[in-house]
Amino acid sequence: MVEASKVTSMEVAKLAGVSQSAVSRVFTPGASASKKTVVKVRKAADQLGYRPNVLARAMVSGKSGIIGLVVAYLDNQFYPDVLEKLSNALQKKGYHVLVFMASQTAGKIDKVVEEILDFQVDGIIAASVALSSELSERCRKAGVPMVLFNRSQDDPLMSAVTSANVGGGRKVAEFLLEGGHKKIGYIAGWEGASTQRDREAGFMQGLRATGFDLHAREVGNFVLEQARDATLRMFAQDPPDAVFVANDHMAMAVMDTLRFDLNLKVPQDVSVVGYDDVSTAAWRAYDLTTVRQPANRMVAETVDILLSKINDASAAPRRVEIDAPLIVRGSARIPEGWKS
Amino acid sequence: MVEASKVTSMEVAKLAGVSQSAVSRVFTPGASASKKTVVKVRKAADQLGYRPNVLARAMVSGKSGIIGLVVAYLDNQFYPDVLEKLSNALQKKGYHVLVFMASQTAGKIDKVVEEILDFQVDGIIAASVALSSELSERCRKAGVPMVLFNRSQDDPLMSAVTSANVGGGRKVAEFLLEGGHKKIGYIAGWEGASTQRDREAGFMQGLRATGFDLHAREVGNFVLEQARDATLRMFAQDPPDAVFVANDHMAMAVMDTLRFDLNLKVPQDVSVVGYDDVSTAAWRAYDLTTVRQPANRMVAETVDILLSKINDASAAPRRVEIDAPLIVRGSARIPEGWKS
DNA sequence: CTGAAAGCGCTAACAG
DNA sequence: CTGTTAGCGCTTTCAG
Repeated sequence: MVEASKVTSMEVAKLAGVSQSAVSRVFTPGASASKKTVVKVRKAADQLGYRPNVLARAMVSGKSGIIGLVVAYLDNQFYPDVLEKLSNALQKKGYHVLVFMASQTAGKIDKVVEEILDFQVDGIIAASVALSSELSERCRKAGVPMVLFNRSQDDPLMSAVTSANVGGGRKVAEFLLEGGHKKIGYIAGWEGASTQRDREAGFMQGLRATGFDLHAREVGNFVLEQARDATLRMFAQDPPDAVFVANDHMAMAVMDTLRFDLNLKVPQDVSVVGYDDVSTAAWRAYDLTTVRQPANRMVAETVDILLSKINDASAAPRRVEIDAPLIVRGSARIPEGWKS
Repeated sequence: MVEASKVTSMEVAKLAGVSQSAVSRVFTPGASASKKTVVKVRKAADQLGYRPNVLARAMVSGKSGIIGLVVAYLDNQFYPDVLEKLSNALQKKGYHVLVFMASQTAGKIDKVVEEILDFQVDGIIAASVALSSELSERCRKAGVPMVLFNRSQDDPLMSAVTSANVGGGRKVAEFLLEGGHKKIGYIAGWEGASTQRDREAGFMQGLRATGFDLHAREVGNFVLEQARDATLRMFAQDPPDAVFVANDHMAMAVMDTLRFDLNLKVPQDVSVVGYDDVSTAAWRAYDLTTVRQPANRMVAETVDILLSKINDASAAPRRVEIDAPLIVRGSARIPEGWKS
């Protein structure tokens, strides 16, 4: 195999004694070429180490095979996990992921999406970020489908995949109430996030359905240090006997604070419940009771929606909610006779 | 602003009453255009919502602005952290990261790199994977610079950035010996990884320098479950009084196993030391003594090497080792009068 | 400084 | 089935 830097289809054509378009056909999935040509071309291509230039193909075909992924932070284990699964699923379908880190700042995100569009991506996945309506309008105009991951927006034209956050929140309330807890606290995530709002809404519904109300509430913004401060504030006086934390990432910081700053035992003194079921939640140092966001199914749905929209621009937007089961572990008192 | 799907420079040119090349010049960094044209073009472009097509630019200029990143797994927190930092640093320089997940399987990685090359990337960063020498040769021929991240190879032509793994391993040995430990075990990572080999080599050097030898050795392959099994095997009889684990990811599983399966106290019964200093290592449930791989500096070096090679193909390959400090926390007995 | 013209490497009609 | 012919949208000589 004699390699050369950047071999073109033209060179392969010459060596194979065929036209350049014949070479193209051999390398284009749905094209027709006689067995003879295929053999000749393949041989010449191997000899020269030829591989089609994806960018050139993208120019003319209008399909780049690139999916833009906007993601805000990777410190919450849920996201790397999702990124890995997304990338694998997309790779399997012949797509690749171009990553764009975006700070939560609204303006920045719009800039980032513009940049993504510059790459003629075939689609966009926005994980854990919200977009301005002009922006989504712009994508629609540009003919680039987009789906929101783990975030939903009012815009009915925008596809979105989430877990059933409201239902999940409600389950936590029921579980805690059933466990006989009387003073229940909530540590909120960033209030701009739909996940935060929905989880809290469901939780409150569940509480109130039984005539209860929140004993205490603090905001942790999905940030570790802030979760710690929130916990300290919440337990400064009249401490709750249970805390629901808006996500696992914070919940683990809350547990550390409870145990090491406040010398409290979990779950004997306080029950703690999180949300996400990230891999670390199952680690025995935490053994966190939580609501599982089924990352596999969420990813599968996301990819499915995106690809159908790519393959058929007229496909209707879909908003999918994946059922989110409560995973009972040891960080919260388990109600007697709790249904498995 | 009247938007249309995919506005071309030609359309902007018409609206502005200039030639298409004039438009191109206005949007090309190092090009010359009179103030007048710039104003006219900018106005027309804004009006139409025009943005240059990065792919078309890439075709003719040969620079895609894309950096291919190969990464094997994202469950070890070290990598998401690095990915985020890399992406941010590169974004700041006008580049974007195209992610390729690769299984550790050697053959697969070669395939993946071929795919990357298809995108005419400006450079490749291979994190935590090893490449065949033909492959690196191929990249060189293709004129695509590559740098290895957190992995080194014998090939002197290959740039690589690592932490000082040998030195780090030695520090751990000295620390443990100084702490009076007599039976010291080692839980190895995947033996194909240079990090694993170097850390162990340094560790053994340190041990032997004081006339000691390993009390026990098991392999965890950087995998959680295997680390647990390794621990169980190691402690089945004649348990060590200290264990050095090849990375934090496994070390935390080891701690869980020690505490919850074997009912051992850390550090009273066993000292545990890890490597990486991932963010979770500082969580108080683990409070893991470890060797820090300074991700920031490693990323900065990686970007620096890659960009200089992109901007000057004749730049010599560089192999950088970042000093790796021991971070003393509570998971291992601290020697009396330990410096700092 | 500016427009015209020539491609970058490839796919997609179009005749044959 | 095959070669020829147009471009995809842009940058870059090259005259002027």
